[in-house]
Amino acid sequence: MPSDLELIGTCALFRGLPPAAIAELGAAAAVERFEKKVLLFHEGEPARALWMLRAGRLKLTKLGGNGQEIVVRFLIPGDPFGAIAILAGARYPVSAEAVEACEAFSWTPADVAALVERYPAIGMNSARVMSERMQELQERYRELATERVAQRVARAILRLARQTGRRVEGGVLLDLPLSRQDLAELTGTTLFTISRTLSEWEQQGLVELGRERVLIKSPHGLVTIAEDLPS
Amino acid sequence: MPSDLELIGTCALFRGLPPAAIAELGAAAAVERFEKKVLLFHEGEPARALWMLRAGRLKLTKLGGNGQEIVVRFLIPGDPFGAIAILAGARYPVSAEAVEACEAFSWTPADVAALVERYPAIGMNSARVMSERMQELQERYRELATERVAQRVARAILRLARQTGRRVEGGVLLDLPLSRQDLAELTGTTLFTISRTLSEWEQQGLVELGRERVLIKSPHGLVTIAEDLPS
DNA sequence: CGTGGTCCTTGCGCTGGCGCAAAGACAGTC
DNA sequence: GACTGTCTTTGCGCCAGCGCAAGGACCACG
Repeated sequence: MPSDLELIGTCALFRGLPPAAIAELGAAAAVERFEKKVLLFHEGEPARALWMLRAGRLKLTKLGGNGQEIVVRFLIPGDPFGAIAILAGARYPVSAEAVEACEAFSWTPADVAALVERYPAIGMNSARVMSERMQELQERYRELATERVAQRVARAILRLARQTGRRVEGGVLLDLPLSRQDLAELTGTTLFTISRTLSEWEQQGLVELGRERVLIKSPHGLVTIAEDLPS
Repeated sequence: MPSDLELIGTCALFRGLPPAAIAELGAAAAVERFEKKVLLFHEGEPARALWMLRAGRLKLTKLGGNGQEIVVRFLIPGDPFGAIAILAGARYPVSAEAVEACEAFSWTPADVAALVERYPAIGMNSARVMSERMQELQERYRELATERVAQRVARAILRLARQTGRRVEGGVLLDLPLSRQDLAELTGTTLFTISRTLSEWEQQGLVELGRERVLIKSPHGLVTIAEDLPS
């Protein structure tokens, strides 16, 4: 369990800053706790803060006109969020919802502005973090446009494994409460199709399923599907 | 026709920098010319340069395993490109192709590093540009995941109108050579479906079509489709 | 002004995956 | 330990949009 200053000093957004900056960031940060299913903020709301996840898991979601929701991504401790609103718009372009009990740091826009002024390396760090997320989203956009559902689902699960996977006996467990609905909203399909796809994979011994739970028994098998290789 | 320094000094990436910085950027920039259909660089290639479009139109594309291509976005003069490769990876995540004769500035990674060092505001500008593009891509991702083809195509055309639209008698012309195939790759559908959809809209008098040419006669009609409103 | 290349249209058949309905499996609570 | 709400599974019917084939239109170039 890293200390708060350690987490702040090593996360992608604030890495490489002088100790004085880290200390200032720690001093300016507010810490809040959120229970499962609570919305930290929602899409369209004016940006109150720049956030960083301290503990737990949350998801960023986006709403469509018809009421359909999509999951933009899941976050793990150390991930910044709400940054786009602070940088580019005055409003959050996504909602943030705790998928389990969470704790998050927050900084007011004024504090952020002052810190960026004093430590301009934060600007470059932000650009780098954005670039990485952009690269991932471009890739997912391509997948959504050109690949079949099974392929996209396999990729999504492998990506989650890289992000939150935990080795346990029998395989790699996705270490977050992940409903079929969530997975559908992450991959641009429906609850039903996800259920059918996963059930089939369970038959074949690739995964083991539970309520809001996926354990990967054969990462290699999923790669085969993700890359559309002959089995 | 703005001068080179004017274009560099007012583009989103370098806006607000001191005149000395603009002058340095101008001095360090190489200018190259590319004919229609020429690739400036392609996906996966190590990043040779940070680019900015000086004149013409180009598109950023991404290739799928099966050979299918998608269009990430079209660029107009003043738009930076290749930035993600410089910031986050060593390689370009997309290809850049001239859709008509183009001219582009380029800066070597070493020059970019030196300039960022000297003028740290560039870092924040990059972050802001990234944020804006990220916001757009998140929105398009949601559309692709939740909306029907016609709706997405209408949105894409309206977005292009905002970006490159030129008032002419009879409506707003999309001022770039835009094939049905391009539009398909931009919206995640096929050439055929695009052709059918546009033909129908032409029947209804919403647009006027030509070879690689779309003229919007009724923006309002397209909005109705994009937002799925009752007509 | 004819020829070849590229881009566009339209008809037809097919299917992946959606949508709904109904029922089953858990987990937490009192 | 029964109850209640949430999450998941599975069967069935259907259709938006894909894939292909064939033909037409337009442009550039010799």
